[in-house]
Order: sequence, then C-alpha cells, then structure tokens
Amino acid sequence: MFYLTDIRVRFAPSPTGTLHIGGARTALFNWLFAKSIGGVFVLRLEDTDLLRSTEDSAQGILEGLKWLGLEWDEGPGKGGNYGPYQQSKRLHIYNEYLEKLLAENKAYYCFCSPDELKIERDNAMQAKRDYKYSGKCKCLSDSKKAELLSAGKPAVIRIKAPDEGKLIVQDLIRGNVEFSNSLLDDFIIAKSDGWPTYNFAVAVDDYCMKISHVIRAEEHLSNTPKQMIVYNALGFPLPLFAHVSMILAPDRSKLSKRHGATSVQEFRDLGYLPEALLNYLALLGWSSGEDIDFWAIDDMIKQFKLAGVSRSPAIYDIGKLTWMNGHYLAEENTEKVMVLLENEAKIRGWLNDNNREYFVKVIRLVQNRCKTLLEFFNMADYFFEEVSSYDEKGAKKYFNHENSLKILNDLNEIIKDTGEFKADSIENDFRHRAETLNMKAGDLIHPTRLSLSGRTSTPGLFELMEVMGKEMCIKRINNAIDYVHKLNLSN
RNA sequence: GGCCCCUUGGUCAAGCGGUCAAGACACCGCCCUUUCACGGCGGUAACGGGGGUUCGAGUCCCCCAGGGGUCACCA
Repeated sequence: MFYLTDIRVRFAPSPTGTLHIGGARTALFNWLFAKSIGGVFVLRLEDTDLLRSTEDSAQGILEGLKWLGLEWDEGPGKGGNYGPYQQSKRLHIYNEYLEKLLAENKAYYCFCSPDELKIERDNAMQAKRDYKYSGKCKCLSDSKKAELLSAGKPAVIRIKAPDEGKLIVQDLIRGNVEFSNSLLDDFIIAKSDGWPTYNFAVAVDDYCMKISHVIRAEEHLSNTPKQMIVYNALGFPLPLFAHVSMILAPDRSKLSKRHGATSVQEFRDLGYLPEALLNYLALLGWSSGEDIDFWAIDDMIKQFKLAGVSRSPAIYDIGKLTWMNGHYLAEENTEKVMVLLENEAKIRGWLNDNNREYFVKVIRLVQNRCKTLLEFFNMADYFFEEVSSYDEKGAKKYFNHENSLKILNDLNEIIKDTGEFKADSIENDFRHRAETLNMKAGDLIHPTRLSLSGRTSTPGLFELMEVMGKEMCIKRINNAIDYVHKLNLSN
C-alpha cells in the first residue's frame, strides 16, 4: 500500500497564451490547498508544444501569478529537488520511461501517417461509428519494425491500453467517476518528433515531482483515465484528483478574447487590485459555508477545503468584481494607492516632484468613490487640468438664469473673505451667506461645484475647495463669470 | 454523435429529509445628504421537467431536457 506522506500540488499551465481568470482560480485553489495543510505548491510549465509555446507567454503567466501573490515553492526561478520545471527540459526523463514501456512491451511504434489516420477517423465519423485506432502496428513483426525504423520512417509511440474493465477516478470534488476501458484506444504517448504527448508527460511529471493531489480544471477530467493508464503501465501509484469546474463567460460559453477582459494582466491594467481579484475568484466556486463576502487571505487559507469547491460551472460577473474592487480600493492605504497611480499620473503631467502632497490629498478625496484605479483618472482630472467645459445640464441649470452672475460674484466674495481656507470654515461662510441672502445653501453650492470642476458631481465641495486652495478657486469662479458673460451676450 | 460532469432568483451562492428556501452583486423604492459615491431600511426575483422512495424531498433514486467538457502526433 502506498501512503502519501507529503502533500504536494502543482499548477501546470502551458505557455501558449495569457493567464486567464480560470487558470488563476485553479492556481489559487492549489495554492490555498497547499497553504491550508502545509503542503508544497509547485509550478510547472507545460511547453511540449514547441510551435505554440512562447517565452513571452511564460513570463506573462509568471508575472500574473506573482502579481496575485500566488508564489510557488518550487518551479521556474525558484528551483527545487524535482526539476527541471519546464517540460521542454525533461526530454531525457520522458525517454527513459518511454524506453521502459517499449522494453516491457507495454508500448509500441506506430508508423501510420497522420493522413492515414485522418481518413480512418473520417470514415468512422461518416459511418457514425466511434473511432478507435485499429491497432494494426501493434502486430508488426520485429524485423519489419526494425526495417521501417532504420529506413527513417516517421513513427509515434502508442501505449497498449486495456480494452476491458473500467477505471475509477477518485475525485475529491466529484466523488468517484467511472470510465469504461472499452472506450479508449492505444493512444499516442510520443509524437514522431520525439516529444511526449500531454497525457504521457503529465503522468510522468506528476509522479516524478511526487504530486499527491492533482487539482485542475474540469476540462481535464476526461483525460484522466488516459493518464491513469500511463500510471498503471509504469507501476506508479495514483495521486488523488480534484477537478474544478470551469469559469464561463456571461453567455455561458467558454471564456475567450471576445468576452472582454479575461486575463489577469488585463484586469491589472484596468485598475483592479490583486486582493480584490483574488477574493472574487475565490468566491466564484468556493464557499466556506459562512456568510462572508470579504476574505483576508489568511482566513481563506484557514477555511479552505476542497469539499467546499463547487461542482457546477460558474459564470463570472464583472459587475460584482468591480463592486468588490471598489471596497478594496476605498480601504487601501492612500500612500499605496499613490504608488499604483504614479506612473500614469506622471505621464499625464498630473504628478511631479513638487506636488506630491497635493496629489495625495486628491487621492484621499477621490479614492473611496472609484471602483477601479483607472476611474481615478476620469474622476480627478479637474484637480490637475483647467476646466475646459461645463456639464451641459449643469450649465443650463446653474449658469443660465438671471441670478447666475450675481451668485458667482457673491461666491467670489465669500471665498476671498474666508480667513482660514479650511473645509469647516468655508462651509460656515457659505451657509451664513445663504441665510443672509435668503437662499438655500444648495443655491450657492451647486454653481460653485460646477465652476470649480465643470461637473455636477464631485467629492464633498468644501473638502474639495480646501484641497484646491483659495487661489485656484477664485480663478475658476472668475472663469465661470467670463463664461456666463459670454453666454448672456449670445442670448 | 459516444463518453463524462453539472442544474436553487439575471449572476455568485447557503442548504446536506421537516426552514415563511439565507446572504451578496445587479435592479427598483425610501432614508441620509451640497452633488456623486458610501451607508441604512425595504422590495421584485429561484429549487429545469416528469416519475418514484418517504408521514414528509431543493435535499435520496430513476428517466428526460438543457448547459458545459472531452473525444488531435494541442495542452
């Protein structure tokens, strides 16, 4: 009997694209599982598809994982005792096991060309039969085989698959899932270019890397019996499996580029915080049973159980992610937010060495109203740039009646007269003046807001004024007065 | 099409034989308020269908339907 002494899990993406949120969630579940029981989280790059794998993609995936804080214990850049952690560097290992299977007559060379096989497959399809490889190369004589091999005829290696009985996948999320052996054929384990196929490489690597729990996306469930055949042929003990359901787009289809942002980096660039994305992803398919929306990562680790992972596919909802991000952003340390905004702010000329303090004050005012970092740049422009136009409806309402000029002039006076330019005292002055003028405070507040920001909605006006400073306020009120003058002339 | 997985409001999701079927997002009201957010209160909205088992079924079993996955010298 084989006992697992060490808990080891892995995330094994193929570097043929970006790290999308489905992959990120799979990585997260692996990571949480490992952390929750003191296991090891391994990262392995499955890059045996030489044509589609790219270094850029690999770097992007690594970067995405790091950004999320899902650091791996072993893997690229980290090392470990079971490397290399890139399949493209493990050819000698696969060859060793390939030769073992060949020597034990558990696998055989197949010389059928892709074209031949395609024809057989098409025929089977047309006849509405299930296609299974005929197995004709299995019966090749040794001499014939040697002849073809030495003639350099391209060959793949197939594994001899049992055709009776059944395989039971022990899945920690789904329970036992049975597959009948009769459905499987002698599938290819090594391509004619000498590289192993996925199902072979995965099984060999998971064994060699002493993986105890294979936690991966549901799309791999149907592949699992094939991998089990490899395990069995090689005499490897089986790991435990856990197949996590997929994340679907709002139209219930598989996530793809046409669904907008799907990759971790896109979300980063859109101004989402890693904590928020992680929290959202965790709740999309996992529940502790408690009624908690916001999870500190440490609590997640404490509470995480594979049994709490959902079996049904989940449709992701960017609205909820955004809502959640808004909460994280509102509570984030202002200095940290500043760091996150810094680059873009400098590019826009909003931030330089002399106005850091001002910039921080603006963030403090705006950050709890933004749902994403990107929104900050849409919401705070008037703090850094001249007001170039006024909200149309606002102008109609506050700049376009007989009292408008008088009110604006009054405002200028109030502002000039305000001794200490602090939110409290400004507010006091405003309310006083409104009273003496027999107006509502709003009658003064709204035109001021529009004058200072060009908008009808902003953070609290008096806080805003304090941050802007007296000088800027007066200047903008004067600009508004000019604007109203012109408006009157043209009427 | 074969095989496999899945099915509670629009979305996420609690529930594990007895509940008026939680909660969150979204949506709609109201309150707070200088606007916008936030917050508070309230509301609309669900067990895919059909058979069983049981005193009793969202919960167990079977069938159907729908959705998803997979059937490559891709991973």
